[in-house]
Amino acid sequence: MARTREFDDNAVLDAATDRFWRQGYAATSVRDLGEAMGLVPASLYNAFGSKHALFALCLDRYLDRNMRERIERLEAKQPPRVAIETFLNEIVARSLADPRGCLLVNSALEVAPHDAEIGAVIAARLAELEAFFHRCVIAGQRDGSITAAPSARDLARLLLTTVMGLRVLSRARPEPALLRGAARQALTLLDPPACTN
Amino acid sequence: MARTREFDDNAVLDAATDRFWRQGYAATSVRDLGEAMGLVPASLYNAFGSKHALFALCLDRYLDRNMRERIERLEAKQPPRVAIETFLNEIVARSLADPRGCLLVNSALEVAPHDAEIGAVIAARLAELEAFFHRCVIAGQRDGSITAAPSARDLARLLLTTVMGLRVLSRARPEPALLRGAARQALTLLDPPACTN
DNA sequence: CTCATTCTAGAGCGATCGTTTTAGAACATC
DNA sequence: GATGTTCTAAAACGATCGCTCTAGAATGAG
Repeated sequence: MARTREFDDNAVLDAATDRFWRQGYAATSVRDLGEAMGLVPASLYNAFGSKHALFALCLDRYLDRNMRERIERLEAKQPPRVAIETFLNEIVARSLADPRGCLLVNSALEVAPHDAEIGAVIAARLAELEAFFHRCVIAGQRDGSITAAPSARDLARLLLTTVMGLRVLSRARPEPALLRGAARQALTLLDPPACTN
Repeated sequence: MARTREFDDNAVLDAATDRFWRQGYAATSVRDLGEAMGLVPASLYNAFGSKHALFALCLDRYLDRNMRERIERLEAKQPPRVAIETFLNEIVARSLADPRGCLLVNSALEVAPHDAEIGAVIAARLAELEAFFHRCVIAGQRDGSITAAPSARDLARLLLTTVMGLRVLSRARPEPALLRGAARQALTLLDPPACTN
């Protein structure tokens, strides 16, 4: 019926995501995106509608491939306490290795407060992450690997907070001792009480 | 020797800080700043040199009047454990009441990664906050109000991380139960062990 | 092949960016 | 009160912003 598209959607969306990730939403221009994607602005608009729509698409793809993938992988194959430990350790390792930080956290501060649509997506994904921690804590309390004393809800809330905090700290102070120390201390929260006195 | 300035430095810097705080560095234009400050762009440049220099000035002022003031006030008049509790509770209350969030955290993600000069300022201030927590933990361990079991360094690192995390979460999910729950759980970290079994 | 449709390329839209220039008003010094 | 410096006001600098338009090339359906 017409001419076929010359580019691969997956490849160009990866390129666009990298730009938003690296530079933020506002600081990434359409020409910048087009150059990285190998597209002229007109093709970009023809294919994705607007800069805003393209960003929403990139953010969704990013979250599916990073956060959601990690949750499903860990929850399927690890006991609950280990799943939490591995999650935090992976966040620390990622934060130290990748100077772009986390697109979700970056966007929570830059975009969410001024964009209700993106803000709702981000809030929902953060709630998903909190729910993952909550399920792990409940299961860990049941199998005895996690202390039963504190509220599972609050424990999950603090774990979520810790992940956010690690992501922020790593942008200004990407120091292994700092991030690893904080994560280590967060994990001791989970320890069942051992009567030492 | 010459004509005297018509505006009050404190007032215009307050206005500029509010704009940067509310909208971020990149999203705040010089015309925007000038309008808020009651200055024409030429006066702004004459007085402060550049948008970047103005931002650096605003950030410094902000940190002195918020973070540093809070640390000094709490450390002078509160026992160490109470100082930490009050600090976290004030952060939660502020986060819930002020939709602008924290200029330090906002800038740590938006500006620090792409601006070595501002990045160094932010890293130094975060280290100051960590040091405050560390001093409180040491003193609290000495007076018995804080558990002696974990490393004081790691405890301080996690408290710093928690503050950062609360500030991020509040921008996308300004829910009292979420922030208060996370802060409450962070504070239980400090409890000396009570043998319950 | 013809034709309608959708693609790409690149110039160009008005608006706004950070910054500077130009012109003139206000003040401290001599 | 003249002088010289520093202020304010407003226009304007080139560059870039998100986005669209105009051409023309490429394709599938009939």
